[in-house]
Amino acid sequence: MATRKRRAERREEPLSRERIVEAAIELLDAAGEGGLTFRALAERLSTGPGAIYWHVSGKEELLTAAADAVVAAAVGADRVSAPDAGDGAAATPQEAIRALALGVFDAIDAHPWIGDDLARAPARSPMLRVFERLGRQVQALGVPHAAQFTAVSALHNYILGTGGQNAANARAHKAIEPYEDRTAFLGAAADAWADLDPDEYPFTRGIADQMRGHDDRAEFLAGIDIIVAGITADWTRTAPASS
Amino acid sequence: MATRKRRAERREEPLSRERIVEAAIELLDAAGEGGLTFRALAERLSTGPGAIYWHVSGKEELLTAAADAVVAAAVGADRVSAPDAGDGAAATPQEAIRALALGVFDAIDAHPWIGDDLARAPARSPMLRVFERLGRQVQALGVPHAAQFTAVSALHNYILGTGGQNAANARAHKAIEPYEDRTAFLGAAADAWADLDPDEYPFTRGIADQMRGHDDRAEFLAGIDIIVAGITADWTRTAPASS
DNA sequence: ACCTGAACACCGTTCAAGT
DNA sequence: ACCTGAACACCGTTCAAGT
Repeated sequence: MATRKRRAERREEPLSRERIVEAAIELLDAAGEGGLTFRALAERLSTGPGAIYWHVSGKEELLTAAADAVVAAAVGADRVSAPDAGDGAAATPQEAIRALALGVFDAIDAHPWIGDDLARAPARSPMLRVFERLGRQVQALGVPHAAQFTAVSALHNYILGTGGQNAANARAHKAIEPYEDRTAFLGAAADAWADLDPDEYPFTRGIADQMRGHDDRAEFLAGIDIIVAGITADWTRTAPASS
Repeated sequence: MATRKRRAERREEPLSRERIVEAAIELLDAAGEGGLTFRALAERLSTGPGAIYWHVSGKEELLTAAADAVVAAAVGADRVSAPDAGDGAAATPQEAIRALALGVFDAIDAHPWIGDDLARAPARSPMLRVFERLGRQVQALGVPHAAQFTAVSALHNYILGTGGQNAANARAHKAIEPYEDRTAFLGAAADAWADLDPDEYPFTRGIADQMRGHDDRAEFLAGIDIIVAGITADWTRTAPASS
């Protein structure tokens, strides 16, 4: 009874993988990548660091599980029976691809720490569900089977690359000035570009002003549109030369 | 004299930022990201860990400098006076873009640890030189000024995303079986995909066999071609909606 | 079966002290 | 000006011991 009571004072539910991942996400959101510590996690769960290892193999698995949970929530269930994401049926594959890409973009915006984590081995990555859903839409686009892998990979890698870049921006943003807003940050980056050596960076200097006012969400979508246009432009060319 | 001699026995040249970065690259190449340690670096340079801080502000700067050196060597000088990379003048902007992208791809292949590092703040990233050179070729392609930033960003982010993915693959590859070759690794990944739940991952399962035999270099280039095709397909659409 | 928390083997970084 | 290396404040992970 005494032990039961002491335990009840310290934590209502028993430890579980789910509760650990949930707490990890909270820590990550609050303090960034450096904030996830087995000691901090143990304290938040009112236990010792060793207890966590009973439910999770180590830090890497924990990070993957956390990223997976966030991506799954952002992108929706993977069941074939629900072909489109929850928010309104997308009329065309193009629109579905845009909605999907935007889901990942916004998830990274809300949880910048996923950005770096997403670049993991694709075979068991949290991004596998995104890959799958992109694939279905590329199929719906009418891309022949032989060109599907290339097409989906192009979209997938572009989304991953932009995500990593945005995560890096968010990190730099917070490090420099926490209360600055996004456009101000982009303005500062544009200033840095405008100051580059004209001999070495003429192009980058020249488009510095163009970056200044841009909405990076719209920019990201424009990139998606470019790739979709490239995919639909010519089926035969999209197959790699080796086949 | 005695101290001079002792020093000469231990190290020929004095410490310098250059020598430190060089040693860091060796460490990174030999043992991966975990291999770069201030203690290991100090031992290799026959000094104490504190000495390194006189030339370099910390680990992050060291990693960026190392990545920058490798990318610079892979992509060549940035001078406008040498518009194309060293290896034979590229006839068309398309070919120049392919050569540039392949340079980054091969650099990551040779030094997988750059892959993760490349996803840093773009403003002072090692990838800025790649961005610049892509920009010049996009200009040469005849893309109107308003659409250039979007076009270059699409290429840049795709290259970054694929690079991160390849770095993750290389890491997993080495972790599982060091002497396996690349196609065998892809085969194992394909097997894993083929075993996925058909209800949740019908598309990914279906193209598992297609991934099996593919050359990832050719696949990467095919993705570049898709994006270039999308860029040249229609100038007006590639500008983001906000402008 | 599950939890505890001290202990181990590391890290990056700092800093008084040397030359 | 530049180097040294002990010391500080952490890490992730393990493991005997508890319940």
